Amino acid sequence: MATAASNHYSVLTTPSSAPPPHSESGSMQQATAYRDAHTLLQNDYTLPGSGHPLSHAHQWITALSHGDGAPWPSSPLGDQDVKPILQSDREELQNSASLQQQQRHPHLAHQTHHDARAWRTSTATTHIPGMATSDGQSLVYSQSGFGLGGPEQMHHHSLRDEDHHSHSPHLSEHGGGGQSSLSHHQHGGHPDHSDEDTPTSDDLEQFAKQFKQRRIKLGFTQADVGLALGTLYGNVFSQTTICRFEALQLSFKNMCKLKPLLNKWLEEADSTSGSPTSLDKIAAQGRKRKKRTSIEVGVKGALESHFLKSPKPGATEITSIADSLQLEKEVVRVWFCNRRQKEKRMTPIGGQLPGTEDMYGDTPPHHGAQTPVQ
DNA sequence: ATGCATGAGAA
DNA sequence: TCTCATGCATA
Repeated sequence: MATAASNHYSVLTTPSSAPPPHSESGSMQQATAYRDAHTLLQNDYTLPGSGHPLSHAHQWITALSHGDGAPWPSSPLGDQDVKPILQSDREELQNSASLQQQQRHPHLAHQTHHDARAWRTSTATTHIPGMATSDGQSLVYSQSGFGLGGPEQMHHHSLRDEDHHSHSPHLSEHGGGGQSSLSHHQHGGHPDHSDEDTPTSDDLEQFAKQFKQRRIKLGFTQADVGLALGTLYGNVFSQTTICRFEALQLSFKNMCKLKPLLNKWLEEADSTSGSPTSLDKIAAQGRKRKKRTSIEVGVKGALESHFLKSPKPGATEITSIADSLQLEKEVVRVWFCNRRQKEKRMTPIGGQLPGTEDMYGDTPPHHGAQTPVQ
């Protein structure tokens, strides 16, 4: 039944004042600083076009009792997705994605130890205890500069890399490492860049902190910022992303990519703190997402155990794990993927080390004004 | 603030 | 398939 391409992306309208999909817990962001109606261009909804993602043979629909509002329409088979806002298919790549990737190895076969590298050079502050193998990510990105400078070339997602290499903890040139080296340019003793070139982990950390402060002072929520970025520069971001940025929970590359954008927003917000800028929210409606499956704590523990043994279980192993835990294979697979990603993010796992903050003298000993929102 | 999820692109 | 960027939904 229903061959592919039967149904289509459902509604995606509601341009007018769209009420919040669901009221928050009554204590969340809602700093309606300024929200101006903006004509949302549907052109942004660039469909993947060629081929529908019906390829994947997993169909969540069916046995799921989604009676609680059913996020995803009852699509018996069709499983297309509407991209809420694409980075840009026709965007003039103004200031999006520009990070070039670093040198990557053709292959690596290691699994003995997961690559838990702290991308924050062990300059000072925290450094993962227990992880002596901090292979500080190479801070050398042959990027040409963000946006504006790049006439053409790179599309939009050029940041892809896999830093699995093991570098010496010291970003100093470790001669004769075997791998092609990398750095041998900046880093002369002053690890501080304002907002250009490749920032250093230290920079990012500081920026993130400052950003958050300013943002709060200006009375914006993380969501607001994400939206503003979209209207101002074409790239919308969710509250999640902004949050993760502030918390430094993104990969180094990702951080580098977002920094310029957020920096610009800061300037904008700062100067035009009163002028109504167009803001709009492109609701991601019609997004049929599988309901988030809650994994019980016990099961989580089991998964963790498996993870410690083998961070990258094969399909077969995943199946057996899923079977033993009575979880869907996909769920298990995704769990491992997410787990690995977390390892890659900075803050170890359980969170940052306490006390490692405000040691730049930048942050006041104690927050005078607690976060008004979020 | 985070957990689980989606999808594009690279291997 | 995995990684990586990103986000909806949720605690």
